[in-house]
Amino acid sequence: MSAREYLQQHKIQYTIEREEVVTYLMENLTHPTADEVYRGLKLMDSSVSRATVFNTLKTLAEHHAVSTLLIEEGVIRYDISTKPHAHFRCSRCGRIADVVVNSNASFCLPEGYSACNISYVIVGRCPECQEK
Amino acid sequence: MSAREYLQQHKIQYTIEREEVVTYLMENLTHPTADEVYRGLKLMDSSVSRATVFNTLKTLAEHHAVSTLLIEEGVIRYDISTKPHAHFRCSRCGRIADVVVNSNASFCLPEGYSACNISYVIVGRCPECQEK
DNA sequence: TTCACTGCAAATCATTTGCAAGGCC
DNA sequence: GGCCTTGCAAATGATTTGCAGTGAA
Repeated sequence: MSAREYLQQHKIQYTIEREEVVTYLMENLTHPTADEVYRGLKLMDSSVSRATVFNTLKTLAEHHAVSTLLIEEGVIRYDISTKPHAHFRCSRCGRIADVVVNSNASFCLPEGYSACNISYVIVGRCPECQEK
Repeated sequence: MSAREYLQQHKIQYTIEREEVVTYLMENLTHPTADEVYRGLKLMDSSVSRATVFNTLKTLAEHHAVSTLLIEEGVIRYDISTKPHAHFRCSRCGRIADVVVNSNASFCLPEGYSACNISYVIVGRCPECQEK
């Protein structure tokens, strides 16, 4: 699906900047921060401003067109992947990887609560950072 | 266990300020932010400074005496509870509740990865915020 | 044309840090 | 006494916002 169609599908008004941001996310499934998206676009000769990237990502998140990952202190990472999956963060190098969830854990939600989203964050060591 | 013993057990040097912070966390299992801890202590006539509360919580986390919850954008919440449990956040009022995990989900960790911590965050609606 | 969106710079907010003074071992 | 911790205030870094100009419908 094109970025343009993606915006349409999520009922978000089209602008060149939004298309650029969505395209970047689609081509870089690396859970980037807003600043990483900004710097990535700059390298590709985009003229978007940093504020617009931040605002655009916030808009996309509000429309559930991207999900926000709270996986690292101090920054918000964004993910345009639609399939539910868990995230792995290496405690040494900070690398973030996708992880397939085999089965859902069952939770004892107290009476009256309802869930709409469950996220899993696994912290550990990636292959390069294993203790010898 | 007293706050003093708790510090000792985690090999953290004792100071009055650290004792106050730990005591606060033990008596307020509400996943407070650093600022909430600071304001709570102020109400109890403590003389700790804001920076010390931030630094103390960071120290406690580094010694694994408290866990940091990345459950809300922009702030770090702290939890002194030792039992593994999931966290629920109401998407409307922001309330955070503990949730019992019945069974662990199984994950397909790619070859070579190792996990040391898994956290679950459930976002949804609490009883007071259910749609009618 | 109209109204939402962008760009810039300034503002904000949580958190961290430098440094001098104080307290624990 | 030596060293670690505190307190204050200033610094930092991510994110947001005000406002005027621009572009999409």
